Amino acid sequence: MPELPEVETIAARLRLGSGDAPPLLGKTITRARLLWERTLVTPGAEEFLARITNQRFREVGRRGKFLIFTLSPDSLLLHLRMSGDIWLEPQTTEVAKHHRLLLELDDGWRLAFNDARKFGRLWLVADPATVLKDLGPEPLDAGFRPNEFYRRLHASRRQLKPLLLDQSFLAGLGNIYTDEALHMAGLHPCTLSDATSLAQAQKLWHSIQEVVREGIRRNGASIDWVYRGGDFQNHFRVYQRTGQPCPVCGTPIQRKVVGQRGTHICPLCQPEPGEG
DNA sequence: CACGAGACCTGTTCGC
DNA sequence: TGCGAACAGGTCTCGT
Repeated sequence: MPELPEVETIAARLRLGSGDAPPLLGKTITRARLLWERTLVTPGAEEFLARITNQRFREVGRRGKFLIFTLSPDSLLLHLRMSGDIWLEPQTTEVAKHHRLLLELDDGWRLAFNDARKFGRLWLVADPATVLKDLGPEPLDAGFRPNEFYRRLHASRRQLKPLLLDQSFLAGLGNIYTDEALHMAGLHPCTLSDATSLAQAQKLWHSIQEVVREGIRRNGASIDWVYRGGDFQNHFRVYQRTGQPCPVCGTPIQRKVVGQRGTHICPLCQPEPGEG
């Protein structure tokens, strides 16, 4: 489920509260329950449970696809991977099948991490930078500029799609937003990064900005049974639209595999590189 | 350095 | 209806 816009939406809802749930900020953890140990990267389970108890939520943030809970004095980092989600629920709620971590709070609510596929990962650390140090720039950061993007595209020779998915190149894009951005830019996912012109790189930069902003504005995308609350899935241009018409030219969207990921393109708007 | 295969997991959907 | 294959918003490690 979660790429940058989904994680941003989750962070905002936890921070501010949503529906019946109150804001998370200011609550203190009275008890932690780890239901699937492998979710935890560091420290060990015993130390984790002891150390997180009595810490207070001071901020909820995001970096790339990581959720960052600033506690006192530690930080809890969470990566939702493929099927993770996290929300507040009353402590009286029955523990759902795929809950992996419960953080009981001092006001009767609990923070519940739910993750069917068990790919999600947790870190409790003194310094978030130890986990986040290899991440590339934030797409919406004011310091992320088109010319620098062009320079870095040309610093390696890789297919655009796998490069955009590489979190050390750019933080936050996943399969949906990469396919959407490449389509908007009119670039084939197999185009070699150092073969892009300055104009193409600038167009791709703008497309990334636009797609990510639209995703956030629509509270992310809700697909399948995993994530609910977003609307962006109703506005996909190519993602999971195999056989349906391209919104630009009407040509049926094709699905292929690029870098071992399902990839959706318009064969007319995104011509194969090389022959052109 | 760049790429592909396999691993980690469970659930849903599709084809026969 | 049943059953296996394919597929899923991600990332890591290993071999070439």
